Amino acid sequence: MPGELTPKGRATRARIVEGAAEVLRDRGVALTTLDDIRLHTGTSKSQLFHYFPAGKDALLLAVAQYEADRVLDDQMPELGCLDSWEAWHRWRDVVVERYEAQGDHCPLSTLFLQIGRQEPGARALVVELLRKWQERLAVGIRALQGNGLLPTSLDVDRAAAAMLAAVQGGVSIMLSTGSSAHLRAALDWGIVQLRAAGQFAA
Amino acid sequence: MPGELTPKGRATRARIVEGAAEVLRDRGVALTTLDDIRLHTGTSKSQLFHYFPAGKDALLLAVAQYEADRVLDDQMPELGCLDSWEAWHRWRDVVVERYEAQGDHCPLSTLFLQIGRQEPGARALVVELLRKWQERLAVGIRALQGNGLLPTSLDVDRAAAAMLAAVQGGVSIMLSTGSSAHLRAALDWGIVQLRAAGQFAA
DNA sequence: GCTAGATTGGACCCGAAGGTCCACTTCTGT
DNA sequence: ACAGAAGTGGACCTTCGGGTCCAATCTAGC
Repeated sequence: MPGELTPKGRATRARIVEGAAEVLRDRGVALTTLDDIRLHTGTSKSQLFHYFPAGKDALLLAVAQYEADRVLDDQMPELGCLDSWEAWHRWRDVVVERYEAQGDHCPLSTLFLQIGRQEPGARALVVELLRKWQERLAVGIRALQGNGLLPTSLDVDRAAAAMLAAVQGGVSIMLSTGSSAHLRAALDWGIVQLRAAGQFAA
Repeated sequence: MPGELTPKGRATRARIVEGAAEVLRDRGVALTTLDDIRLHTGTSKSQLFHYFPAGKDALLLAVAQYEADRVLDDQMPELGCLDSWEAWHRWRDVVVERYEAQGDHCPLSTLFLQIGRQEPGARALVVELLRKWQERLAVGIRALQGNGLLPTSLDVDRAAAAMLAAVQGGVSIMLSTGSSAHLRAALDWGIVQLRAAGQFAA
């Protein structure tokens, strides 16, 4: 239960979430049972329900939160300072690398399609993640404007939204086809076009 | 069984696939059982297995094929003739409208995340759909080039890939958040940038 | 060390859902 | 008309997996 956790309890709970995340990553939500998680985390059924009395969906939601937190962290040094074209290209490389390493398993997309509709918190979680992500991109674009690399007339939020959609689309296609070509193309195109917009208007 | 179907048998099979598609669209893959499909199509268990001896996954795959065929058909008059900027904007409107009407249920994405990994044919199916889609976009871009609206120096395949990723990303975000804002932004941005590229190079 | 509460182990329950079977009906060809 | 195959209905089986329960053990404060 929440609030009354001893250090030991907290450690066990964390072990469950992290272990469950691992299992879910390589087996997929649809094929993962509580027994798999139990085995992989070295716990028992009662512990799973002790820490997640609401059941499996609540556990999946906790894992989703855990994974969502990692998404931005994984891009973090680069995503945090997009104030030059070189920085944008570095960021692109990090994103491509991260998703290529992850292969065709996006823990979040599968998690959400499983619990998204039922658990009310799930949608809020992903909305928040996307909002933060887009905000970071917008900050980066404004930084470019500040450095005189882009005209101030540019619609920043629209551009950031488009860039976010490009990333998501690239990832989505990668999950379906196994190839990162579209992710690369979308990011390159997005950045190149942003640059062109700068040169065109300047 | 394949090959030896009477007209009646073919009709029943079609009824099953179409009915199953309807159920899957509004209930989601995860929550749809064979019994739901049986009820909604007015059939019996034995018929389901008579026409899909391999079981549920095979049926889902058939539904996926059925849905995949509809995706391009639904955009069809517009997607087929993208030879002017007006045509591109009309196409954008159709895409946005189609997905807004569909709401937050993408039959394909859920289907693939369910059966994608197990059924070998599923991935090939979506790859083929994406390939056709991108090819249509490339044809449209080449038509613009042919009409002198875009420079021939433009990398058509890359641009088409980026545009496809934009659509997919917009749809993907729409499924997660329920808002079509990103889909609109991504499409508008893509087209506007394409136009700008034309003006810039011209 | 003793008691209360947190933690853990694992046996058990039960409903749901995919899949099987067989009897019955309807169609097709000769 | 009749034989055989295609098509249909629905009862039944089996497995699997989420969830429950209770007894045993550990930890912390007094």
